[in-house]
Amino acid sequence: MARANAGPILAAPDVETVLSAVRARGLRVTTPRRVLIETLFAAPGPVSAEEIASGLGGTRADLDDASVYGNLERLEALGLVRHVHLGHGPGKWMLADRARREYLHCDSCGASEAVEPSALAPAREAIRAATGYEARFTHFPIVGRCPQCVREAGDGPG
Amino acid sequence: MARANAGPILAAPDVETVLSAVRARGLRVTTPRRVLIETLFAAPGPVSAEEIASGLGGTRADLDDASVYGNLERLEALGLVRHVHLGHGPGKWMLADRARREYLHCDSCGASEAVEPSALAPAREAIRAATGYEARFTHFPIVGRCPQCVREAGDGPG
DNA sequence: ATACTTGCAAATGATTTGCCAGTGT
DNA sequence: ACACTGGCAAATCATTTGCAAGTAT
Repeated sequence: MARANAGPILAAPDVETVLSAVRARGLRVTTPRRVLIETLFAAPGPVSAEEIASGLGGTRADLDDASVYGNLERLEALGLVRHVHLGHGPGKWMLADRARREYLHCDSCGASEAVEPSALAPAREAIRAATGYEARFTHFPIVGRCPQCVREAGDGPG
Repeated sequence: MARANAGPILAAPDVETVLSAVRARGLRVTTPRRVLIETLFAAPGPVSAEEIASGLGGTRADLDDASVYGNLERLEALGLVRHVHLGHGPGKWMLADRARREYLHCDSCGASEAVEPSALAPAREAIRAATGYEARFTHFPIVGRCPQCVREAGDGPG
């Protein structure tokens, strides 16, 4: 659970900044590491390790699966990347965001979206009042039906 | 009970009632099926398919893994059992409950608990107001820190 | 009798581990 | 140089699929 030796989560403006942080925190700057980070910058949203390893569908350099998993884990330990579990299926990775946005996932159409933590403050408070739990939707999202599916399905089966 | 020939979710008072529903819905009553249901009644809470197949740690008859998975799936389709994904790790199965209780999971100590849906109505409403999502915590729980871990950890890193 | 089921083996998808040659610092 | 890394193979975990033999109805 412990975060690494350096500062908290870093907002990453560009690839070189992230690589500086990598070096500053004692990891080496290698080609696969650089490619991985470039791929995350190029990704349209959270992507699976497999998608990263296969270069986002061939548009960028391939990497070894095991190396990708290992690097994602190490970079996550340093607070440079993070991942979220959107419903079933593999974890989705992204560069760490300063605000650690929270996720919602529609189990009807599969869509997901991110919101600023402040938007869910009232919900978190309601959960705390009802159960004492301090909810966090950064790693495991709120799952349910998105507005569009609610509209389309009306009152479908629970 | 009052003729459960096809209604939606059935609250299961005992093994024989569930087996009657199994037969009423066109499935055969076989020994493995009976054992599976007895095991779910004997379980202390939601249990994994693997735990069911190995007889809750050897205290009851073993079953084949693949048969357990297949039967859980079929029984779930009939509304007789259901499962929840508590954090990482395998899905946890249980007999269907009339109220379809919702789950909370502590990613700090691993504990989980179930609450009546009504308890989370205000939270669901806050989520709807903020995002338009219709949240449901029956299949994917609210994840965060339980009251005890909040108390012990104070205000640790998010 | 016949369709539904079981049990065993093998396949899958996601992720981890072991190991040795390669390389950043 | 030397420890940190990458890549490849093999292992693991959770779950699914294929199929021949067994059984509920």
